[in-house]
Amino acid sequence: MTKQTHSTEASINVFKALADPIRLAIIQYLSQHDQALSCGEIGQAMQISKTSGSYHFKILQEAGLITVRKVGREKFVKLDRVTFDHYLIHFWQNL
Amino acid sequence: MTKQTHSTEASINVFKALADPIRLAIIQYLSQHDQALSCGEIGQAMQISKTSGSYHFKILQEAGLITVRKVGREKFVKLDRVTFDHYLIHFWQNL
DNA sequence: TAAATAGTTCAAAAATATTTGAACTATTTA
DNA sequence: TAAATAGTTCAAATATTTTTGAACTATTTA
Repeated sequence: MTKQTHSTEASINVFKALADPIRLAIIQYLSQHDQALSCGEIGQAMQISKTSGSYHFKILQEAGLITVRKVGREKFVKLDRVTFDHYLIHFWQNL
Repeated sequence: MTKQTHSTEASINVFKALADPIRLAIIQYLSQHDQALSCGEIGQAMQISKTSGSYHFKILQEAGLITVRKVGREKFVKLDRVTFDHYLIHFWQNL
């Protein structure tokens, strides 16, 4: 396409991250539990393989929708509602 | 994935529709002009083929992001901000 | 009625995204 | 130290999305 502003590109990453049933279910799960959960626990709840989980968490993180903290050998992820709000609630202002 | 509610499925269609640079540019263009514009005019502005335009307008329409009115041989499209707001601004409430 | 215009449909090609399994790193536990 | 656990990486396979061009429908204009 024609050239995009930085924020348009970032918006697309956010929308792409949200445009998948597994990732939306992960977000839903995180929203309902409202605390940092391990990738393993979430992956089990979603019934996906570790590899697939790793792939999806990376996309969510790169979009800025989750934050990640490593504790020992586990990775805990948490919803980043600030990014969510910035790109979704105030989307019109970026147009 | 596990089963999705109706509204989750609709959300995914909205996010998928937004997860593409051409469609985001169309939305941007419509937002800036704030009136119904013909598919042809928009397609020219985006520098895409008629076929590609037809494909993208269909996805936007099926997601409910635009409304379409046929006048003679032309199709005029307009942003549907109600859908947009419903799925994006109130997204959290559907989680 | 013939030609032009706006848009659609179809199937094939190309591009992207997702899944899979095996091998890997890092950390913890026995 | 060995075994187990949590997660990553890679390349190949699969699935999905997007583009392309040709043929099509519907409508308008000459």
